[in-house]
Amino acid sequence: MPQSGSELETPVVVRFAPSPTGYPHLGNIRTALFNWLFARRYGGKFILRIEDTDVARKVEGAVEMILDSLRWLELDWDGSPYFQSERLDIYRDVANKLLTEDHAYLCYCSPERLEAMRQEQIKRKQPPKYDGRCRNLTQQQKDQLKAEAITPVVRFKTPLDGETTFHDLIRGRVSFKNSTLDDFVLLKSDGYPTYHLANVVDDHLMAISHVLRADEWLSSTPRHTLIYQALNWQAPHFAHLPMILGPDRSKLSKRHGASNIIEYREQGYLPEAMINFLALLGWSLDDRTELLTREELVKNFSLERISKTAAVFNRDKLEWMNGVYLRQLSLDEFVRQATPFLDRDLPVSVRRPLDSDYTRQVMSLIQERAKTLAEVPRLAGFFFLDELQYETSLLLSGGLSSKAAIEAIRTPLKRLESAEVWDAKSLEDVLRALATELSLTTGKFFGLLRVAITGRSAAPPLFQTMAVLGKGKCLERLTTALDRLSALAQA
RNA sequence: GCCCUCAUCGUCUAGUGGACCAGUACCUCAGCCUUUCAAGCUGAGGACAGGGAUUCGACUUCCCUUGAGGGCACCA
Repeated sequence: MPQSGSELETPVVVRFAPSPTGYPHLGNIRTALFNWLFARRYGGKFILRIEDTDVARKVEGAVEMILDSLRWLELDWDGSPYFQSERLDIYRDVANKLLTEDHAYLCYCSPERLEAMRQEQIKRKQPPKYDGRCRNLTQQQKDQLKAEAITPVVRFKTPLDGETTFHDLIRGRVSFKNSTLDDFVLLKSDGYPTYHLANVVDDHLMAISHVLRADEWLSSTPRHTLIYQALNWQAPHFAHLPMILGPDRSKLSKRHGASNIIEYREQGYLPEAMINFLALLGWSLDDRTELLTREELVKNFSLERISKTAAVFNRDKLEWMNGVYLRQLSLDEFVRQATPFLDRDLPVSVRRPLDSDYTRQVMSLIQERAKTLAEVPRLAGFFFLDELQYETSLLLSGGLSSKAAIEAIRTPLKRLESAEVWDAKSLEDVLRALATELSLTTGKFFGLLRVAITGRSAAPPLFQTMAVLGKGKCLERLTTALDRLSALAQA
């Protein structure tokens, strides 16, 4: 079996085949990514195919959501997307061919009967499968049912015995006893094909060379293999990717917080970080490389290094990685990326548009401290607000008495009022000297000033912060702090 | 219930019979740096699910048990 690139005997053609039921989740996208990487690695094609054969579950706008997600991550597809709903005739023809060649039959069983049968089987602790009632109908019975005008479905005539074996590029040889399979539906009564039929037909017609899909499809692969065999078609190579599990080790779903990929964009994750992180869920380059660019990924991706074990999604690591990518950005790029988040999340009282020069200075202090873009407004808020919200007691958290604290603010306030230069260096000179003068440790003194200036005890470096904030605002905030302390002392 | 798959630190993983008393990253903790935070640096903690078999030698091969995940629709 060809597993590695250069000596592949057929051109690589892979596809991402989502069904339009909403935004793709992390697992879908990981599948898309691996397909994309594989195609790009071997100079093949990456086809996008929308599997919209379930009319009932179809979600309005979902196709656009899928395209939106792929575009965000720059997983570009080749050609225009296919829509299975536009190819109904093709599937019908194939179903008819199978019917004619006795690989399939018409089934008139009602959904109610099937459901009742299933319940009964489950109750009797038997595996639920179609009992094959319509498989051996006499011509007379067929005619009669036909006369009743019931629209039948087309079922595949699964061999009663023997086994179906296929080779999986990741798992190796996988085998199923045919007796554990049932006569599954190929064509539904609404004329739409089921996944099994449409998938096989399209993979064949589109000359898909490798099917890279999630592990949850492994058990439907024997059905697909059987269809290929019945049609006398060469099946593509299969590679079933390990699942991505939620922290509770179950299949990823809405329950696990953000599952829609686009929510990650809204939470301020960078596409390159997502790509890097997702690539490492089930694949690795070696025993130590964590950070890889898209290009490095393309250059090194291979099926051999895909693991067999399901991976638990680890948000902490994603955050860490996003922080790394955020810090790698040039300041201008960081500002460009962060601005929409500031616009979105800064309090409405903050005047828009933001001053770009000021924002840039602020961002230079924030960039290193943000793990996601969405937390930038929270980290930088005090730079933009007119009035700080904080508990006055926070000023005393360093252990100073209110009297001492008042003194420790009044003195620098006076000293700073006459300051002519207002940059980090001069501020540091002045304030350090003052700490000595007041015989306060720098920790206590600067800590107090930090709260007065920023309203919080953890913030970017004090002098730089003050320099960016500007003299007017700093003096104003020191004055406010003084007032608060005085009020507290009197109370 | 039946079928399939998987099984290394809490998590992502490296490891394809000896170079592994098991390496990396996230996480946690400690220290350094330091005006706080962050970043950075140093260090620590922490795993081969269990039992058989094969072998001079098993994380690595085979079997069983256990555990986990997935599937068993006129959904994909």
